[in-house]
Amino acid sequence: MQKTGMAVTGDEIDEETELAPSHMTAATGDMPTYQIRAPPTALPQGVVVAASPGSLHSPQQLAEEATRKRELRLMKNREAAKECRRRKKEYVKCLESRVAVLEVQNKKLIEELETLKDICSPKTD
DNA sequence: TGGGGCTCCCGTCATAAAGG
DNA sequence: CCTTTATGACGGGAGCCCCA
Repeated sequence: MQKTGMAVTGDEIDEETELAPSHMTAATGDMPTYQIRAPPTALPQGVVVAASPGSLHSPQQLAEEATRKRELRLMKNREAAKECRRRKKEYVKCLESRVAVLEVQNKKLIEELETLKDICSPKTD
């Protein structure tokens, strides 16, 4: 298992392409969401689709069906959690690089301001 | 070198929100 | 109203680093 420190890259960011958690509602203003409704996906490998519930009778069969449903739900949620974390990581990375870009931009503006101040300030002699 | 702290990743549960 | 999906919260395992 690899562990790498978060490196802020100087990658360029597409303005307004960031995604924000849909949970964080209006408070964040125009932050777009990073939640993307997944299209109906095919069942991951290993999932056995049982016969229709209509054909079940005995308590044992019902219990098996319940167990199967639970396992299916857990598996789907497991995948959903992975995907969710992946998106969130990407989102955070995106924010971090944006911060880096804005910091550089800010520094440049401050320098420019200082230059202009120098130029415009009345000569005190 | 053993142990504690830190960080990362994972699985599960609870729940809000969306959709039918 | 019920089901499904996304996500926050929580707890646990594992790797890495540092220190006594």
